[in-house]
Amino acid sequence: MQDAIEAIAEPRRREILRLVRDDELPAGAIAAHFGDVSRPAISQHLRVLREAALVSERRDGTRRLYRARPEGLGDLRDFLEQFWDERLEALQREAEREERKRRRERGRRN
Amino acid sequence: MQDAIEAIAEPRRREILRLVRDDELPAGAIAAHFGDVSRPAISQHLRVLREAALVSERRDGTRRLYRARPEGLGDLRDFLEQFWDERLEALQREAEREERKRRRERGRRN
DNA sequence: CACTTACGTAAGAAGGTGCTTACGCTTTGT
DNA sequence: ACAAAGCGTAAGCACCTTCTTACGTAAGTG
Repeated sequence: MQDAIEAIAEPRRREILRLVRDDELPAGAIAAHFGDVSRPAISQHLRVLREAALVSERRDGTRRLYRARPEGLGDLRDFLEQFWDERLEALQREAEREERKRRRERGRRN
Repeated sequence: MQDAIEAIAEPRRREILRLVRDDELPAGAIAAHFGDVSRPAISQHLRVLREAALVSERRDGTRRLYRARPEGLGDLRDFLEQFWDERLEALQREAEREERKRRRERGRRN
């Protein structure tokens, strides 16, 4: 999971993921979408994404076709889901504790 | 969202988030959980988490109490959710295209 | 008012990241 | 066989992170 998080922490890599989410694209086409950065730079980003298992690579002649592999984000997604849910449950338990406390105090007054 | 991703990209900060997910803890208690790192280092991590709105800070005398704020992860969670879902839909559309293609070819043979 | 507690902040060192330019490799046309 | 297309890789540079040590600060304590 560490690799996946570090991979998507970089904005350009998230943008690449969006590009190859619905379409399989060759490295050159991906690089062409970034006007402010060189092709080798994109090549390096693609390597990071590939090593994090966030994209698949397929060779077709001299070209290399990339495509998003969302399963690679599964662990991170689960981590967030769990964190989110369990924290809300904790808030819920707290609210109930508070509620009982209020009831007790009211009872003492009566 | 960028701040949130960068914040949780660091393993120690994810660990801190787990520590203060269910309990409100003072900075010192958090630092004490990390035997291999100094207290100021944890203080710096707490600042990153606070600026990313992933923890809340409350002062109590000389102490500062921290607690996870899961709402700060909402955008990232949504991003992953959307990415995941739309990619699966794309796979679904592709499978259907393939299915129609197979049907056409079978029809031509008959 | 000193002293202690519980912190944050500053400065600097060490290592990592992302970029560019230059080069190498593999496949495909001629 | 030779050239071109389409990439990845290497080296070096600028910048950013994370850590440590040293110091500063606000709130309780005698």
